[in-house]
Amino acid sequence: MSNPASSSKAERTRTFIIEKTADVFNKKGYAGTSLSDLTGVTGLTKGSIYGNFESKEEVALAVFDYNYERIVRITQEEILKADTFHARLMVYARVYKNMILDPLHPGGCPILNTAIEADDTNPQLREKAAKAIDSWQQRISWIINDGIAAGEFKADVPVSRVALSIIALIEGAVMIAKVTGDPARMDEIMRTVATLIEEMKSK
Amino acid sequence: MSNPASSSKAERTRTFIIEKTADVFNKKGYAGTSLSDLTGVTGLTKGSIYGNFESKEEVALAVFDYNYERIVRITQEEILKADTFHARLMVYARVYKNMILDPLHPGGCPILNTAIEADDTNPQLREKAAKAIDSWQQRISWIINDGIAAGEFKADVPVSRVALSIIALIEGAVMIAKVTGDPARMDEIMRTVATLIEEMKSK
DNA sequence: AATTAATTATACCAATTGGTATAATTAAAC
DNA sequence: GTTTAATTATACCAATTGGTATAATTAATT
Repeated sequence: MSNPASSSKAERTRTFIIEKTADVFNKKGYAGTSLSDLTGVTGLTKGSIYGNFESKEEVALAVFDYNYERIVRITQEEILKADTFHARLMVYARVYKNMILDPLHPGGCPILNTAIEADDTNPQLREKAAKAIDSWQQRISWIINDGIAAGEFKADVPVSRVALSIIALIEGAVMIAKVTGDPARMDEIMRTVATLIEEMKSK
Repeated sequence: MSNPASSSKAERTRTFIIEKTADVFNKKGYAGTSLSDLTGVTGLTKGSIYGNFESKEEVALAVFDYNYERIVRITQEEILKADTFHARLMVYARVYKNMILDPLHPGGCPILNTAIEADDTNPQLREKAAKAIDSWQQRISWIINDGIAAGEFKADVPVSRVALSIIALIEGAVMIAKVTGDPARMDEIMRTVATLIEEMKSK
């Protein structure tokens, strides 16, 4: 995060716009978010927004990066506190569960929202979401492989399958919990995540 | 399906509009689909569309029903052909995998698309998607319970958890496969579905 | 404090949006 | 085939859309 004292006014405004519009883009999606929405939540005018971004799409791309980096930061902080590889994997379950409960950051998972909206309609956003999935899969695989190397998990674990399944379970759970308004269903599905992890253990 | 010979012209046009617009709504979502899109894919004018539907929203609601009923019909047909409860559950994996590969019906899973878009923005569409999830969970639970009653599955299976986890895995897999453009990842995750089912068996 | 540069606001643009009223065409009834 | 009813097309509407050019204001430099 740049030091406010060393950044130009435009940089500060650009960051302000990204932070202020993050929630509305996450709730309404790209197509459903208008320039009026952006001017509304920032209190700035269109001239100011276009002085900092070339297009609405450029705002959305920057907002995706911001939302995604927020998730990565939180999960990394929690992972550093975990003392077993099992606990590290369960960080994802916890972080995503908290995400759907957090009134300060509404709209659910930005990766999921972006993937679903952009896969058929916006190549640049889709690319960002796909990279986020790839990166997530990679991070989970590393944790599992480190757990194998440390003897916590068995050597014959199908690493990619487990990593992908954890992501699918989490994102699927987010979708179900949000649309039904029933967070307990996410808890139930996270028990399956815990079971998947438990079954990797070498004991 | 009504007999064409017995339906009014308006009924036939209404059905025509629903069928012709199903794909564009599924790809672009509600907010991203305009009346111009609807007139474009039907070849009809706005006057004709508004003669059959009160609003764009009413078209979208009818289209959701149509897309959803299509999925239900296909899965029910396949389930009737299956000879074990295991095979019945794997029908869902197969039907959804085929859905993302089918060039004739693009855009992915309508339940997932609708759930993600509508959960924060459109209460009526959200309600339909939530009911579809509830219904799907119910159907899977019935299959599992019938499998328990028939002795194929163990009696202590956590039915709701398995049902929810299968749905989450499938929808998560659809999302991942579509955004990354890599259907093989869905195959990988469906192996976890198969394992979940295998682990229920009483042997 | 004065000057210059940067940034934001305002007014404007063409196009599109979802929707409506009426005209034109087609379907249905006789 | 004629008449009536139903359906679809056309022209229109106010509002909004994403974006641009210029004016006004603020920030940065001297």
